[in-house]
Amino acid sequence: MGDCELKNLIAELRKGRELARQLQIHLNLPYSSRETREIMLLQKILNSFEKSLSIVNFRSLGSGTSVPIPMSESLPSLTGHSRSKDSYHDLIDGSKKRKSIPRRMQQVRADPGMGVEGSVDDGFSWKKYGQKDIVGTKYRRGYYRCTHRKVQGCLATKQVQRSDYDPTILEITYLGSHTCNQATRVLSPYQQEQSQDLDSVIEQSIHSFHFPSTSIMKPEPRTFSPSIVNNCFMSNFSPSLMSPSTSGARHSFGGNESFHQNSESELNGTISAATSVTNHPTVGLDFSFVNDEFDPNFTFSNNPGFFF
DNA sequence: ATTATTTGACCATC
DNA sequence: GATGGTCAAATAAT
Repeated sequence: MGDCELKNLIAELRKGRELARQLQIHLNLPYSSRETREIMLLQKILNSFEKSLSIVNFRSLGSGTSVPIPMSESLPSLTGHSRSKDSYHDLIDGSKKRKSIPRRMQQVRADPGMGVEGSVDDGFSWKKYGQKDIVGTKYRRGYYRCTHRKVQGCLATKQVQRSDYDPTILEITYLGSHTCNQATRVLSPYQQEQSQDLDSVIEQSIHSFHFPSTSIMKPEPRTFSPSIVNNCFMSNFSPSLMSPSTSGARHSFGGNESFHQNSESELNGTISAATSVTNHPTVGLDFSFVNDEFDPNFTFSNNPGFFF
C-alpha cells in the first residue's frame, strides 16, 4: 500500500472514529441513563475504528514508520499535586508546562483472581511506598517507585489503580523515566530500538472514548480505552519483548512497557526501556495502552509522518 | 532478622 | 478545606 493510500485510509478511519464520538456526545450522556445496548453498540463501533487504526498503523510500522506518542500531552486530570521538594517535580515546576511530564498510562487486564494490583511484573522492580483512596473511584491507588531509587537515584515511579469500569483492568501510570541500570539491562541497542517501536505501535492502538463513570465522577472527563489489543495484534511482536520476568515480583504477570523521555528536561538521554528478554508465555493478560483524548490539532514535531 | 507492605500523618497545591 | 503524593513508623511476611 502506498503512503498516500495509507494516509487516506487512516484519515477515513479517523473521520469515522470522530463521527462515532460525536454520536456518543449527541446521545446526551450520562450513559447511566442510556440503554445498555446503545452504549455497547457505540463502544463496538469505536472499538472497530480503533482496531482498524491499530492494524493499519502496525502495517505502516513495518514499512519503517516510527511514531512518537504524545503521552505527556495527555491525562491532564491525572497530574494531581506534587511536592516541590521532589526532584522529579522540580523538573516540572521549573517549566510551567506541567503537561510535559513524561507520563504514560497503560491498562493491563488480569484474569480474575490474579495478583493484587502493583504486583504486575513489568520487567522492573518496584517498591510500594503508599496507597491512597482517590475520590470518585472505587479502588485505592497504589504508589510505587523504582527499587533503585536510593542506590542509583532512579526517579521512575508508577501508580496502579484498579479500573472502576472493569475491576480486572489495572490502570498503570508511569511517571518519569528509569535512569537505573534496569533501563538498559539485557537489551541490545537493536532490541531497544525495537522496543521503542513496539511501544509506539501499541500506543497507537489506543481506543479513546469516554467511559460513563469517569466522565461523571472525575473532575475532568478522561478518555480510556477498553482492552482491545487483541491476540492477533500482539502476536506480531517478538516474544522477547512481551514478557519479562526478572524482577522480584512474586506473581506471574507478564508485561511490556517503556518510558518516554521528557524532551524538555534533564531526563533527556535516558533510555527508553522495555522488558527483559526472559521468555515467559504471557498468560491471562490483555494489555491495552491508553492515551488521552484525540487531539486533531496535535502535531508531532519529531515525526511528520505520524498518523494518530 | 530482614525485607516488604500498610497506614496515618504530613505537605503542597488548588 | 479538599485532594493527591510522599514519608516513615508500625505491621506483616519471608
